[in-house]
Amino acid sequence: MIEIQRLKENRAEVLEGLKKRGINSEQDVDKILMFDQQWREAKTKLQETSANLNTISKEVGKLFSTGERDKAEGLKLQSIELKREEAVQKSRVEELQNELSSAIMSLPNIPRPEVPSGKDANDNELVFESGSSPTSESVPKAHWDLAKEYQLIDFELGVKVTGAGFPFYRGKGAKLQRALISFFLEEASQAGYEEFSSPLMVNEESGVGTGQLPDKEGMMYHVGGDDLYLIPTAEVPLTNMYRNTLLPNDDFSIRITGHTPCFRREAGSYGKDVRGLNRLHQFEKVEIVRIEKPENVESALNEMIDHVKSLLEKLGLQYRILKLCAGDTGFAASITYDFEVYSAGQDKWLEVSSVSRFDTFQSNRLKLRYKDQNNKSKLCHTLNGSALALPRIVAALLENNQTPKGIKIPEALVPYTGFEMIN
RNA sequence: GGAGAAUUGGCAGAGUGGUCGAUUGCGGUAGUCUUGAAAACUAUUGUACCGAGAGGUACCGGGGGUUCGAAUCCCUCAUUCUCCGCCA
Repeated sequence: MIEIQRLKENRAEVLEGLKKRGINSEQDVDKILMFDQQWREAKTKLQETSANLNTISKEVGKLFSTGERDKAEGLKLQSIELKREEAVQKSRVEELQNELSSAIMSLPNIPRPEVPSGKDANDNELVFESGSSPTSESVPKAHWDLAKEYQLIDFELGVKVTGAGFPFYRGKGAKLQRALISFFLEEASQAGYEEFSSPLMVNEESGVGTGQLPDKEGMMYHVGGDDLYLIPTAEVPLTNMYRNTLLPNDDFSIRITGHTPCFRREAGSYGKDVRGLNRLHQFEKVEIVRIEKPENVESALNEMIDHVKSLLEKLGLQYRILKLCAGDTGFAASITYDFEVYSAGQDKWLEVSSVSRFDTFQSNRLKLRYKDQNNKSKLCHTLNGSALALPRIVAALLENNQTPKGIKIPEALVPYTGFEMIN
């Protein structure tokens, strides 16, 4: 949620920023400013009425205790009238408040100045590339064929038991999953992130806090009977631990990590994008989250990017980093870097991580603040990134490391798998 | 799942219809004393919002209600504890 103060003071800059996303919000912004103005006026008026009412009520109490019943009864009538007035004003204030907050909630975050403008994935900017594609005499196979050949993943079984996008991993496939999770968590711990194991369902407030709700495109699974949501990413529980929190000083740098399954409805996906492991309804991911004061955000973001880089390098994967253009940047983010690995069997780049900063967009919704040097409360900044999401890493490992003798496990992973080859 | 009890400021814990945003203790902060520290003493110490300011409004687990007036009465939901039942 954009800070209202920012809208008021820098209307032009905000509009300019949102324009980069390809949306013209002039009318929305002006509506918000108008609602805000009206809300303030209504609120001030209401408070005056309440103050009057409080004064009279106290007076009535005093009169009763001194036995002046007649006077008290008179005042009582007066206050009944005022109370009616107060009720009207109160509902007006609430109405305006709702209008205001739903209008402001519907605005996405403002892209940072360094974010390129553009509409979709075609306008993303390549900022880094590393490694080279594996050379092989034969045509590399796609991971869904390899998974079948080595009995690592059973997609049909998943369809039978649950539905498309819910595969079973078996044997060395399952062990590889477990190894990757341990490897990623261990690396995150080494980098100073505290490990958490979190709930996999969250309540509505948490969904709103990190920006998944009000629901955009049916991203989350909703458990109707208990009104809970299955998490689409560990970002939601990990960040919401700090909802409604006031950190006592400005001496903090909060780093947390956690592994969770992630559940995504992925409504509207189709075709070759969803083949094999490319897009699943349930997948495993290790997430890193940081909560920082504004001065430290820049360096925190760089550290996170370096962390993800090091993971990919240790796994020996060819990868590239894209700075997303404004139009392709998520609703809540102010800048996002996507990491993609090259997958030889499909001759395709697969997104395996997104590292984003949110500035105060999430913390404003979360009411996550800290006390600065002058003892003033200020909004924290939040960041998060995948480190990493498993399925496409598995896809790339299978496709890139295939040999006539089997699939070679990267050296860094062997201590976690306990085997060097899948064959 | 059933029965009972509870939920008050950073913590402990008073307060059962009016002057209570809330007694008190601990803790925190500042000061006095001290070479310094401790102790003692004194003062101060919640959050958010509206207002140019003076000041005001809201908040005693959440929501709703009764009343001129609610921490206090009623309804409802949540959570915690105790007992019973069931169970990985």
